[in-house]
Amino acid sequence: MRLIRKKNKDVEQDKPGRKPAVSEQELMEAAVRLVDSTRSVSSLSLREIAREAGIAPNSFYRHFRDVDELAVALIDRAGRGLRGTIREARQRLKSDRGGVRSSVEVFMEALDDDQKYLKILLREISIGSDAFRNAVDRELNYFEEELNDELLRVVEATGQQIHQPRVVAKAITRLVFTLGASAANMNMQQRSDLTEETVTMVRMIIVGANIIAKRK
Amino acid sequence: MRLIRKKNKDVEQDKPGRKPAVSEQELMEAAVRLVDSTRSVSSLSLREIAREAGIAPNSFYRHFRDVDELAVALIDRAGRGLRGTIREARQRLKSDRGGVRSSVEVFMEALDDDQKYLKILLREISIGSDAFRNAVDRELNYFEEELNDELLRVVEATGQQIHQPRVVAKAITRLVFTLGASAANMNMQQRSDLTEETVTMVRMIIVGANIIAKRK
DNA sequence: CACTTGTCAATACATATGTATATACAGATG
DNA sequence: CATCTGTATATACATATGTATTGACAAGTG
Repeated sequence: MRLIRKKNKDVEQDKPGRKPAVSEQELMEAAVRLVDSTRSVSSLSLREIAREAGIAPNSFYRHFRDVDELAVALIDRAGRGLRGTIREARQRLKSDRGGVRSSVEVFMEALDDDQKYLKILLREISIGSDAFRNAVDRELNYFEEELNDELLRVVEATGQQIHQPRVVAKAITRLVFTLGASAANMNMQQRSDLTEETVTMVRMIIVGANIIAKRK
Repeated sequence: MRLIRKKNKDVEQDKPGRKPAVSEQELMEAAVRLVDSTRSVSSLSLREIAREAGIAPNSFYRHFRDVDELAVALIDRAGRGLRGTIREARQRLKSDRGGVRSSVEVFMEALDDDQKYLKILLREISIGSDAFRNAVDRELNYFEEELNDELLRVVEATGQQIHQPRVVAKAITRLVFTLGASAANMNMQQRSDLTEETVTMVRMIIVGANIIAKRK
């Protein structure tokens, strides 16, 4: 009857009431397990997820209002993982040699860790509810911001000019994400080829932005 | 009982049997009508589409084996429209001034014609059945091929060098498609800003590929 | 004309889905 | 201890879905 949903932080576990049989985390993992190359998160039914998690259908409501809300939580989770990935990519970008390749590689590798979260994020960019798309957009913009900062830092440090760093950041972000998404279901050889191509693309953009800036 | 599905080409309409109440074309249009920013083609149910088209659920089988097959037909249709768009973009690319901008604009404009077909193609890249994804992939590759040819032609005609034209074509294709997809639900101002950005990106790639080729 | 063939609609069924309702249990609080 | 509260389950219902079966109808063919 009561429709209020509990946001049970693990901190405040000394409240009255029965302990949850599953955590939100476990529900999310159950959903991830059901997602494959054919099925998207938003296509999962509440009952399916509950079944996979081993709880009664109705118990789902104790954790999320509906499947979409779970999906958004998944994206947030993916975003957190992604930020770690970005941080590592930036580290490598700063180190002397092969910065671009190395940071693209970090991204591609991240497709396999993080319990598929990143993979899911990439696959669901274009679909799902509005809430879902917004969540994904937030993460994309975050990536873009970071990259933009990095570019500005390079500009300042090396005196190298870059034409419209914001646009450069956007181009690189979209490219890497798009190609990353298609890499999700590739074998190692294909993926390494794709990584190589991606590196070339990113270099072209950077070099191009550099030249265009100089011409002005 | 008989499960054979008729591929009724409009040519051979002098066969026995009752005339179809709806054509495959009309079924596809019904499906398109049901697709909006939230719902993907693959999420439509057979009954929904039949309802929208005004036929009995079972009559659907006279035209397509299942919804996926309809979806693939949609993509093929979108591909045909896209090829026209590409042709026009190439025309403009060849003309002297503002070739890049003009051809990006063609693409963006195409989002509104074609009865949403292109929009749908863009949105469903990452989801749907394997057959569906393959159909989309075919169209992407086609675009890439065309662009590659065009680049090679430019190389030959102007003596301008281009580093790895194949990769350049891929980068541009993916970028334009990705950004085009996000443009689908934008207002005019946003879209024109995005067009501008896309043009800049494409130029950066071309300039970059040019410079890199010269360096070697 | 009778006959064949492709298409349609109507009915029906097994299954799935989201969720309302009611009830049972566990643990903290008084 | 009794009470309260958050959580979980079971049952149930209205609705939706894919499709099997059946029979009607239309348009050609002999």
